Amino acid sequence: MKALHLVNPDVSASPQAFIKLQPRTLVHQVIDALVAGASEGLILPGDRIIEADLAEQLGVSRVPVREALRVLESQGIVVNEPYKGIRLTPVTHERIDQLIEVRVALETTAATRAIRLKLNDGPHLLELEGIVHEMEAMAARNDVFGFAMADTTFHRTLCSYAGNAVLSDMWEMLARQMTIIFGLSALGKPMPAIVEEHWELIRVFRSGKVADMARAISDHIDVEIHKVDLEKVIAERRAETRRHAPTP
Amino acid sequence: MKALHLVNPDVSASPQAFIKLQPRTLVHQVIDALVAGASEGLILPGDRIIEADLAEQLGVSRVPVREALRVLESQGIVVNEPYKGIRLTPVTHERIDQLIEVRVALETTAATRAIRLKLNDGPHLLELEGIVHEMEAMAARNDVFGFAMADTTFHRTLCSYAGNAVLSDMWEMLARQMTIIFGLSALGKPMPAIVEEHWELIRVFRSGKVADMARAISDHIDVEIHKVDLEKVIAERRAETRRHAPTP
DNA sequence: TAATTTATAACTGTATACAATCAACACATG
DNA sequence: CATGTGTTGATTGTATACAGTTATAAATTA
Repeated sequence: MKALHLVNPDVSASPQAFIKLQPRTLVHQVIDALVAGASEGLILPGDRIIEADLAEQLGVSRVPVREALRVLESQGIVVNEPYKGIRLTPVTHERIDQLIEVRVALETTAATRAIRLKLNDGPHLLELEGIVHEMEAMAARNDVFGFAMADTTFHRTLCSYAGNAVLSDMWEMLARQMTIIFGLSALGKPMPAIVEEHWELIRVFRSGKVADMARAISDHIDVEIHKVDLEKVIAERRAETRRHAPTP
Repeated sequence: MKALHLVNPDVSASPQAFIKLQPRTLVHQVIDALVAGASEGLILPGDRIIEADLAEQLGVSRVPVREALRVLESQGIVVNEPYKGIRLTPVTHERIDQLIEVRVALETTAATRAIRLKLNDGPHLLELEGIVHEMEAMAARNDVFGFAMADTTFHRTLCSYAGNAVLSDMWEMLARQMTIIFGLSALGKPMPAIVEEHWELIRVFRSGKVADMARAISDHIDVEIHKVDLEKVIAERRAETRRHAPTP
């Protein structure tokens, strides 16, 4: 059975690693481990997270764990009641709607900015198309995990064209939360349809019509996620990995 | 000379305080103290923040200080290089532009949602008008601090009408950063002009024309802040309170 | 049995102590 | 004089220990 674990960046992998990968502290590793674990369904929304247990599982002391949890709290990934405990933020339809609304706003802003910067040109379109091809490949081999990853990459890439670090950071926050909620697999739509929507996004992006772009993004994200039955998804994922105490 | 300090909520103030104000942990108090200190110019962008010193100033141990700094780091308020130190995020014109772009996007989204929810009606307009009257009162007595506070309240209130907690949280993050950058005083425009722009915002909001709203907000925030000379502002504020070591 | 009290365990919040890393300076060396 | 090198001090990262709070459950009483 898989379990939470740290992932130290394997420096030896690149023998001449002059790339100065910033020394990641334990805190960041804990954050990644938690997000990864949540994405895999090892922890589910509403589940309690106990500092000491987590620290032991990861083989670190409570201090970096606490700091990681504080960061995640400030990002809305976990909720904390003093002296009562920390748990993965419970999911409601209301919250999902809110996440989507903000995410659409950010992506629309990013795309609009990119168009204004004339970045809807050859190289960038090529990059986006490459990602969609990746999605198609994943769909062909029925790799839902890889498919979801590529999907996320597409939107992240589009956002990056705005060249706005603040926007990208916030987008990451939202994307993480949605990843945790839906895992990296369960989407409410067949993969071919999602692929087609991305081709449509690229077409609109190339056309440079800002208004159309706004609507296309909104439709896409809404449709992609909106019709999922929350309780069912979570129940299923809990069934898959019944290892954590249910919410009281 | 003023200095950083914690602000324990004065419970005795309301004799029958049944309002169960959540027990704020030291971490949150430290966060508030830091943001407040930065707003007052006690700490300026680029200044180094030393955990131990801060802990001593506030009379707490390093642990809550560290957790507070981690949270602020994840929000972009401070930057951290492992083993090298933490400093208040240095300000660049680029970053300010980015903050503004996202803030405009969020406020526009909020206003649009509010209009869709038919919340541009009597009671809400009255509330907004009340805030602008507050701004006028502050302008009359030349209270720049109070004026800036009321200004912030206006925009926060407008955002709250969307009923989107995710959006509001993110807006707070941005607002805090801008507050820290500009302090609670220095704006690049005379107060009467700012007041007038808010009346205009209310008029457009009442009209319910979404497209106009987007442009009005964009113009307003841009104009309000864009023409400030950054280096000058910071230099002035540093001169006022020359107590912290300059950036190396 | 139901309700209430009390004790106990589990967990979080905070403080202190130690280890790891970096920056700056003195000093030697060519 | 410039440059490299060890040494020291300061500061951050991590671990351990203790204090405070809450919840669970046993025990007592009606």
